[in-house]
Amino acid sequence: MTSADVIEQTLARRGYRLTGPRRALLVVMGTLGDHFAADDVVGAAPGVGRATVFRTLKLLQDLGVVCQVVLEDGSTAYRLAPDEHHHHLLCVECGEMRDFSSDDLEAVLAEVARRTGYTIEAHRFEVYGRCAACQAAGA
Amino acid sequence: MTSADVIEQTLARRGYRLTGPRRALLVVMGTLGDHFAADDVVGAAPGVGRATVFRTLKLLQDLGVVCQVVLEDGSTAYRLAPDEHHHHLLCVECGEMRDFSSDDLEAVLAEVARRTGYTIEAHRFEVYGRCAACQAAGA
DNA sequence: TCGATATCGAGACTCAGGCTCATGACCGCC
DNA sequence: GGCGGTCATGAGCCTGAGTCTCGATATCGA
Ligand SMILES: [Mn+2]
Ligand SMILES: [Mn+2]
Ligand SMILES: [Zn+2]
Ligand SMILES: [Zn+2]
Repeated sequence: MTSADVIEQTLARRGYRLTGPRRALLVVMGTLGDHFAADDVVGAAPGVGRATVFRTLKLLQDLGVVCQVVLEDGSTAYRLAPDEHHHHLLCVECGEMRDFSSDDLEAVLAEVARRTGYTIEAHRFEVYGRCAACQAAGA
Repeated sequence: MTSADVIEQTLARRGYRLTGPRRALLVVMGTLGDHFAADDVVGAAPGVGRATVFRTLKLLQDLGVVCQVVLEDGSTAYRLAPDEHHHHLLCVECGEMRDFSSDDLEAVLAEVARRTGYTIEAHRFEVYGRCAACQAAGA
């Protein structure tokens, strides 16, 4: 059972229909590299309407299949998500994006909650830098 | 010497002119609460052009006077910045925004760098939750 | 197979923000 | 205190991401 099959079962389980456009978009997103803009998907899926691309991206976010990343310049990218909670590390030079997780970060959140009395419901943590390969190339 | 005076000196020192619109916007931003949208500033500064508001917000960001915050829904807010490095904690119910800093968070960044070989140049960390007052009110 | 309804697509629309360029305001210099 | 070279301004136009509308179509349980 492929990853696409799992996703299709998730749709069905939640009462969503398994449509041609949705299948097509899942395939297309697999071909677009480690992250992509909404309009990259539009361009790579001729025959699927723009509105449907945006609707589907939002739906897949809710299902945890896709995640949204704010790039350094403030623009938005999308990315196929791993199952676990994670954050994003991006190379500002070559654009590579990778996921990471950190127990220490979750501890920071707990500490902020303790100090402020807030109940924490969500957070956003993106890290921008230069990957090892780009550092070597630029040296 | 007021905070506005300090800012005006910073402008001068960097070779920027001290213009009427810039003074007016600094005053206006002091009246807008703990964060505001660009168009809140536009609305509160009649006589100052829209383009000038956006230009000035960007300039003040570069000078470290104003910082930009991504809200939970993805929209952008601005806020007068304290001098030190900090992050943002927002109540999703009443909208309160406060700053915090965390040595542990900076340690997380160092650890990510060590693990991945990246040189880290910037990061974005926003925390969304419910403040103590809103929790009490909603209980 | 059939009907209820979820979904689609074309195209208009919104909203933040940037660009252009002619006009006006600063400010260092004399 | 004036001058002039720039820096800054603002009206209006433009862009690009994302949303909305609504008539047409596809999905899927009964
Ligand atoms: Mn992700
Ligand atoms: Mn801030
Ligand atoms: Zn790189
Ligand atoms: Zn609150």
